[in-house]
Amino acid sequence: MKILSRSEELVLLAVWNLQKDAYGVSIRKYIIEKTGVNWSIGAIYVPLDRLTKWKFLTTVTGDPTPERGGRSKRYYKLTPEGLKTLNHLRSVQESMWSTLPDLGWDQSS
Amino acid sequence: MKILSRSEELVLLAVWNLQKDAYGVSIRKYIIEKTGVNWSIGAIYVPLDRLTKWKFLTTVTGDPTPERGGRSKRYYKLTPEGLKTLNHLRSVQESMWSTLPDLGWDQSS
DNA sequence: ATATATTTATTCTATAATCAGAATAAATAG
DNA sequence: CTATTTATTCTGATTATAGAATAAATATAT
Repeated sequence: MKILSRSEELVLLAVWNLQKDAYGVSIRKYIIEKTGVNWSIGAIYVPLDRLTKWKFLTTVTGDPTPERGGRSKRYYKLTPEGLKTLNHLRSVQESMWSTLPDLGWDQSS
Repeated sequence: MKILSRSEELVLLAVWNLQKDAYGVSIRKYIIEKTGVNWSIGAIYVPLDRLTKWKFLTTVTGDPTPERGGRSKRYYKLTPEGLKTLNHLRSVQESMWSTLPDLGWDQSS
């Protein structure tokens, strides 16, 4: 079974967590906030396309909204396959991470 | 702070878990076993070099061993920086994974 | 003994995949 | 009708991957 790349993992988790509001811009914003790292536009849309091609995501085009710049958005939703693949990744990660000593706090600077 | 790529994450975790026996071939074997996926030689050695360049790993060359093909190996060890970066990744992952429903078992086929 | 084969290990390189950000599109506001 | 805002698509440059080539050791055959 496929081991997701980092960007694929982050995109699927963002789609899951954003629920009904998951589209390109909101997904990117969510990932930047959660990771504290700037991800380029391409780093989000390219994996979105790939995950859709693989049937880990489905997509529907929303209606335009009556606000400045409110062009229609492409919304994404996880498929059962996508959820299954995420859970598989989790089980692999858990088996590899279990022996790492927890430093107890995040020492990022 | 850097978010590790998948191959970088797997390599660092393998080095941690293999302890004194962490060198190219054993690292690759460990990752293939744990993930159930074939990783090419390049997919291991390239991130090893990069992680060493970034000072997340240190390396020493061992002595040849008296067995067929027993040429000397390059052993790797995690630095405090490497461990810190791994723990940072863990904290980011935990905050994103916490809301995912656990399917309860790994359904990989 | 020494040349050839075999095994383990790493380095190298062409191809494939990913990323960064410019370009384009589609909406409303002025 | 021009400017501004939000959103997505596109493309050159960078990075990562697959696996061939090379290196360094011991084993084996003549």
